[in-house]
Amino acid sequence: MTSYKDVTSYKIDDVARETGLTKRTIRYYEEIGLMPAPERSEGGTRRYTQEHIEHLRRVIEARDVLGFSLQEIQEYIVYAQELTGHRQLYPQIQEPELKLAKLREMDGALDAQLRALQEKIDKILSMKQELEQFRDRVSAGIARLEAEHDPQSTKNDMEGTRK
Amino acid sequence: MTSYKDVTSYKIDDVARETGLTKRTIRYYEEIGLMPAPERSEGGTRRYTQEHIEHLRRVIEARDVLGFSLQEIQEYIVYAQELTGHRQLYPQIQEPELKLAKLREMDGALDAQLRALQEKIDKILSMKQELEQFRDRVSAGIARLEAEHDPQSTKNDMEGTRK
DNA sequence: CTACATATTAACGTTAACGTCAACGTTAGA
DNA sequence: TCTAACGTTGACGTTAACGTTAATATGTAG
Repeated sequence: MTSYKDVTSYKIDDVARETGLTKRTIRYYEEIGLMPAPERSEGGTRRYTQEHIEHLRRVIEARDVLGFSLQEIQEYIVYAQELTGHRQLYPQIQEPELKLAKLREMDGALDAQLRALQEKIDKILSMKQELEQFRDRVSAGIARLEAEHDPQSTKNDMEGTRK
Repeated sequence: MTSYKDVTSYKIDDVARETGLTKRTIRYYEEIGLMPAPERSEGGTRRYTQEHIEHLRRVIEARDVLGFSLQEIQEYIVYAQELTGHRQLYPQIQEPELKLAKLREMDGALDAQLRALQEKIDKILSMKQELEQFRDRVSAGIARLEAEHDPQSTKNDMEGTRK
């Protein structure tokens, strides 16, 4: 399909700039298995690909947006690797039986993850509604104070309060 | 024992059971100002109210669902206290000018919080959609393998999966 | 080839968010 | 009143998630 392998490689400083992570953090994420280890140059310098960057972006999102611990992301990492292209949908499993079992396992795990995500969304929505109601009360308080203090200046839809 | 007043109080162990936090964590949250300090008995034992429990529940939600650090929750805590009833909407400020300024400040902060929440919701939704697409690919793989392995199965929803 | 910026590993340091233990005081039921 | 269960305050321990420093090797502009 693609004519040749994508040769564009990034040094760790480039990846740091692209992702906003520090070099230390990038190496750390590799160390604990949060990212596939990149190829090395002859001398041992890490050579990252675009896929590594995309992968890291997913990890960062899971960390920041979902608030997952790095341990929790480990369980999610399989899908992140699939999504980024670091793994094949079909691993090197030859027996269809095993392949099928593996896929079913993934399917179940994905369903669980999706339900958890939906639950999270629902909770955030309810928190948001609470905050909105509170903001409305604050707004009402502002409006009342404004009317009290400066009765004639506002675009009038307020009936005159006493005194 | 039972007083005529409806002022039910909880010991720290009760609060721990109600919230799922440990006693250590409850004291710690009070220590760093994440929760209003409760009244004490003559001997010094903490006496919590229902409001403390509700307050803690909000803190837990912010911690778990939003993934906030306890420091970040500190900034959100003002609203949590309002919502739980630990504070008055109008503090003891007498000057209407100051009161108004304070309310406007809260209004602005609330708007910012709400926008941040919406942004978070959007990001989670997009992550969810990605995962859903991936799950669909896995499901398709399962269906194909099942058909290969079990060709006479009565399931027939094979549409144009093949191109 | 030289110089110098950047890379590597190894090791120890740091902060948040609690856990755990000790020594001691309080509460409540028999 | 006694006592076992529960509470209190230090104070030190622990783990995750990196930061920092040092000693050394590698990459590259001139």
